[in-house]
Order: sequence, then structure tokens, then C-alpha cells
Amino acid sequence: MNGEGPDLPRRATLEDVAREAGVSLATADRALNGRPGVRAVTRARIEAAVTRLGYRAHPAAALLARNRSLRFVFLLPANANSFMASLEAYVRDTAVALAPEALIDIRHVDVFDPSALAIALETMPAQYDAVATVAVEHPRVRAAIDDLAARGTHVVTLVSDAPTSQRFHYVGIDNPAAGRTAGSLMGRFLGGAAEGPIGVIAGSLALRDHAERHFGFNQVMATEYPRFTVLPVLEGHDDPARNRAHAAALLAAHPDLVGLYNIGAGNEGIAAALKETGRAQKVVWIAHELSAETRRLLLCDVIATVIDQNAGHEARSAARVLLARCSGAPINPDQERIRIDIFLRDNLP
Amino acid sequence: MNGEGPDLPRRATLEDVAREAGVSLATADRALNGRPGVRAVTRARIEAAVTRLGYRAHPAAALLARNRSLRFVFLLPANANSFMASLEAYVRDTAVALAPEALIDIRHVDVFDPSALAIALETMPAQYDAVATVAVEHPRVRAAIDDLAARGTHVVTLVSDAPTSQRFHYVGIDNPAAGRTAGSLMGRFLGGAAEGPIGVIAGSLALRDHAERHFGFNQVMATEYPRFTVLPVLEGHDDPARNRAHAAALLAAHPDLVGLYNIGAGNEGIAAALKETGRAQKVVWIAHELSAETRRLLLCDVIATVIDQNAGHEARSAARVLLARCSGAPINPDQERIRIDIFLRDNLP
DNA sequence: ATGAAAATGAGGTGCGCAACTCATAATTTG
DNA sequence: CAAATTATGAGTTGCGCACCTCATTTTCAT
Repeated sequence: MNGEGPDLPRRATLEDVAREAGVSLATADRALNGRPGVRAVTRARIEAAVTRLGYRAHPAAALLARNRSLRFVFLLPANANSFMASLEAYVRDTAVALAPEALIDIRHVDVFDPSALAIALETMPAQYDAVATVAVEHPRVRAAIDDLAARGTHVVTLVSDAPTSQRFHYVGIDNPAAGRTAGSLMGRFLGGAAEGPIGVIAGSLALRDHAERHFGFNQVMATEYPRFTVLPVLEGHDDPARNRAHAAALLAAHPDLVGLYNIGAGNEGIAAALKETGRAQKVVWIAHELSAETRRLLLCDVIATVIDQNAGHEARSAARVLLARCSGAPINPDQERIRIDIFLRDNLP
Repeated sequence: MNGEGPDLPRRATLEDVAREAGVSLATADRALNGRPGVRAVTRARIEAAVTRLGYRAHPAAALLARNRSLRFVFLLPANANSFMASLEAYVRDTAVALAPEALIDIRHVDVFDPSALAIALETMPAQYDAVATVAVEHPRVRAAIDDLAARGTHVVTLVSDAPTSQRFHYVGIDNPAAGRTAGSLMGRFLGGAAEGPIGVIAGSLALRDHAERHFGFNQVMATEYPRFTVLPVLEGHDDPARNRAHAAALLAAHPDLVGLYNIGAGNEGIAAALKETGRAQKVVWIAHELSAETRRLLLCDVIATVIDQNAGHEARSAARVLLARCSGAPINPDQERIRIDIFLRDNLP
């Protein structure tokens, strides 16, 4: 047992910095808060004192003195699937936890209509300090995000990115990697099958995340497991009924179907089709996003594995990152990295 | 786009609560901070007002007014393997991030010697508000933890639990579930192999986490994949050299070895033995804890999959939980749940 | 009823900082 | 070199709360 002594070096305050730099408290304050009226040389002296003393503003005190809550708004899909619904629930939880430092509003938007999303961003009230939005890649959306950034409103993208825009951070997973992960798992799990066709169902390849997952999946299957035939994607718009029809058609057309990858939501439909034909547990089915439904299907071995992004983590991370950005605090990249989670029956949370 | 109005309902302060309850600010303060001198009826009136107004103490203000840092101590293994070393690094990071709300000390202890750990706990200076410790199950350790709890020092166990003690929280994974996860992955990945022996190497089955993982692994293999023979555990004390010898012996004795599960650390030794015999990539090898080494082996397909607990998450979670406990703030179970992470080459962070 | 004990009120102080005001000093410009 | 400009100092206020003191009221046991 080796202990570091109980020496309390007393944390440096702004007053210490001012004294050390040989300026008044007011000047030190002006310098550190970026207010005008400080010469460059003075500013440098103060910054030197800051580093010399290792000064870090007391966040709680600063928050209290500012006496003003930050205002965030989250733009989320209007017609939410179960993943988006749980994301929204987590955002609400986060809003409660974060008060009073930040007040979080939620606004709904048809994020799949780029114009609607762009309009929502363009007409964003100036009262908001920051925006988290489920984005899409579209020139007008990009322009709207850039305008917000230009006027000083910080923007993060959530779940779905707009990488060419001026958003300063993306909260979400690497979707091509998620697709590759699905591919590797499919190949590994099919080790026993000599060959055979694999079906792929997506919401829509017009959605960037679905397209990217599809790309990653195909990449791995083609290069590592070429003995399997990956069938063309069927687009079911995350709709259980349409997915059911797609799955039923797949099963009928390919009696030797060995694998099934659903890139999007609407897993109930697929489950129904599999059960109907009595081929549940005979097809290696990989799905995305842990929900009550996928959890149940995982437990009864109908789904082999679920690839998930933790909605709670995403909601909290987005809020944390915005808070840090608005208050000049550092961001811990390790904490904010959204992992690609793999769930089996055995490591379910 | 449906917006919630920009109405600022102004957060209730302690003064509001006092007024609402018809008492003075001093009494409300006494009641809410658990100081003596408040009748039960008055306390109830105040608590009613709190719920009626939805009052929540302003954490930043409370922190500031208290003007006293919480003191935490982390008891970590003295002779650290790479996982423990990274855990310690993350604890140091967390210490920096948490200042000045809490000051975190790190003390080293031979956690595998129950007496040494017990002594460290028993002689813990009273200055500490809370302790996070890598625990073991042992009567004297349990008693020491209970004593700490009895005198008001909050204790969490970290990575390794002492479930019968009065620790109020365990920060770590469910190790039997981790073992089951390894078993399921082993079975799935071996789908192609008709049958064959599977080797198991552990640090020591005297360590609770290793024993639990072993139990979970065997459980799944026996019930779900009985066609494989799980060989008796070899204990290598997480030492690369000893593990190398064990792995070499296994490979020599079982030319048809199909799988290998390393429950603990010391993966370099196993890698060396596999490479030596030219049987890397031919044996499905499942390892624990993501490190530079396991990462490398994962990337070159020598390790099939790594089951991980996120050390950074554990360090931050322990600190957060202690902070919340000491300041009476709520804990978000969702955020504090340590997941059993599965890593393939494709979803590496 | 009476004294002792407990409960409560009133008020103050300070935590570290942001955000002001106003006076004074230093610097630049015409 | 004076006037205009800019930089700086000194000081104040208040954020919401914890923690303290001291006076006053209420409650309870005798």
C-alpha cells in the first residue's frame, strides 16, 4: 500500500491568476472570457500565468455566476420506429438530468424529407445555443447547418451524419463498420454451411446509414466468404408488413436460404414469415438495434445476433458534447465514442 | 415541426420551497440536509412542498457552497497486467476531469492477498468519503468493507465484486454471462467442425471472475454444444511464459484441437505457441480484454473474437457513482451498467 | 404551571465566478 | 502636444446554496 500524501494544494482561483500575472481580476476575467479591451501582450501574460498555475475555471462556479441555462434543441423523426422512440425517451431523461445547466427541447421533423429538415434548421429560433439533429446528406440541409454554425449555433449530427457540413461532431456509429461486422458474423456463423444464398432486407438504400451498412456487408462477404451468394437488397421501408412479404418471397424462392441480414427495422414481419414457413432457427438471421422485439427473438434463438447502437449513450453523449462545446470544456473522445455493440442471447443487458 | 414554447418556468429554489411549506429558509435547509432539529411533521410538510414544486437542489450551487472537495481513494492491484494498467490510467484521467468536485487518490495493494487488501481497507484514513476497490471474497475483506460502510464511508467494488459485503454498488461485468458469451461464440464459430477438443486456460480459478467465466463457458458448452470436449483448465497465472507452455502442451497433446478459450491475461504466450506450431488461424481462439496485443492478434485473425469490459467506462462509472452517492444525487442505472463487449476485427474502436 | 429541551426564525457569510460600472492610466492619433 | 481612444484597475452585485449564530417560540415532562 503506497499512499500519496493528503496534501491539499488548494486549487488556483482566478484571483491567483490575476495576482500572478500582475493584473487586476477584471482584466483577467476579460481575457479569459474573450471580452474586448485587453492588449495582446497582457492577454499573453495572463495565459502564461494560467498555465504556470495550472488554473482551470471552476465549472460549477462559472455556471452559477452566469445564471443562464443553455438552450438545446433536438430534431428527431416525427414518425418514429422503435429505435427512434427509445432515443427520444432517452433524450427526455437526459433533459431532466441536465437541468438546470441546460434546457432541452425536442422538435419533430420528417427527417426523410430533406426540405422539411432544411426548413426546420433554417427557421431555428436564435434562442438556441445548440442543435442536435438526425441529419441527411443534402445540399440544402448542409447549407442550413453551415448557416447555423456561422451564426454561432453549435450543431451535432445524431445517428445519421452529414459529414460535409460544418457540424462539429457526429454522435453515432460507423455504419460501414457495422455492415462489415454483420458480414463477419454471418460468415463465421455460417462456417458449417457449404454454400447457399443470403437474403438482405433494408429500409431504403437512399438512407445513408442503410446504404453504408449494405456496402460494408457486401464488402466482407465478397472478399472473405465468396462461396455464398448475397442476393439483391429488398427495400421494405422499415415496415413490418412489407418486410414480411419480402421475407416470405425470399424463403419461397430460395429453399436453401442460409442467411438473412436485415439492415433496418421492421423485424416483426420477418419473424412472422420465418415462423410461418417453419424455418426459424434454420436461417442465420442478423438484425440491427436492440428492442423488446429483437430481444425476444434473440432469446428464442430466432435471431442469431443483434448489432446495436446504444440509444441512451447517444442521447447522453449528444447532450454532453453540446454542453462541453458551449461552455468551452474539453470533450473526452473515449467517453463519446459510440460503440458498435454485438448482442447474443448471453450478453444481453 | 411541433415546438414546445420558449416558456421559461424559472426553476424552484430552496426559498420557494420554504415559502410553499410555510417555514423559514433555515428550517428547509436543515430538513433537506438531514441536520437535526426538525420535527417529523415539519419535515413532511417540507418534503411535500419539494415534490409539489418539483424542487431539485442546484447541484452546482450546492457544490460551491459546500466548498469542500470529496475525497475518493481507488485501491488497485500493485502488479498490474495490461488491463489493470489501462484501468489505472483511466482512473487518473477521471481524477483530472472530476477536479475540483472530487479529489481521487490511487493506492496500490496486492489484491490477490486477502489479508493485505483487508489491512488496506481497515487502515483507510477517515479523510476519505468513499472507496473504490478491486475486491475479493474473503471474510476479513467483507468485514473491512462492512466496517467502512458502517462508519459512513461509501464503498463500491470495481471489476471484481464482494457480493456479500455492504458495498452499495458493483462496477463491472457479469462474469458468468461473459463466460456464457464466450461459450456461445465458440459454439457458433465452430459450426463447421464436427467435433474436437477445446482447451481452456485461466489465470487462476481462485479468482472469482475467472471461476465465474469458466462456469458460464462450461455451462453453455455442455448443454448446447456437447459434441465438443472441453479440456480441463490450465492455470497460467496470467503469465505469458506459463501460458506459452500450457498452450504448447495443449497443441502437442491434441493435434485436432479446434478451440481455445483464454479466460485471463497473458495472451502473448498463447500467440507464440500457436505461431510456433503453425496452427494460428486454425484454432478458434477467444480471448478477454482488449489491449494493444489482443487488438493486433484480432486484426491478423489469430484471435477470433475478444470479449471486453471497457476500462474507461468502469473508471468513470465508479467515480460518478461515488459522487452521486456522496452528494445524494440519483444514479442512472442505464448509464452505469458495464456491458460485455464483443469485438471482432470489424468493430474495433 | 413551570422549567428544561427542542424546534424554528431571522439573518449573515462566503464559495468562485460572470458581468457589470466608473474612474484612472496608458497609448495612439491628428 | 492635446484630444480621442483604448486598456486597465477597483469595486459591486448576485447566482443558489451550505453552514453558522443567536434570539425567540413551541413542545414536552414533571
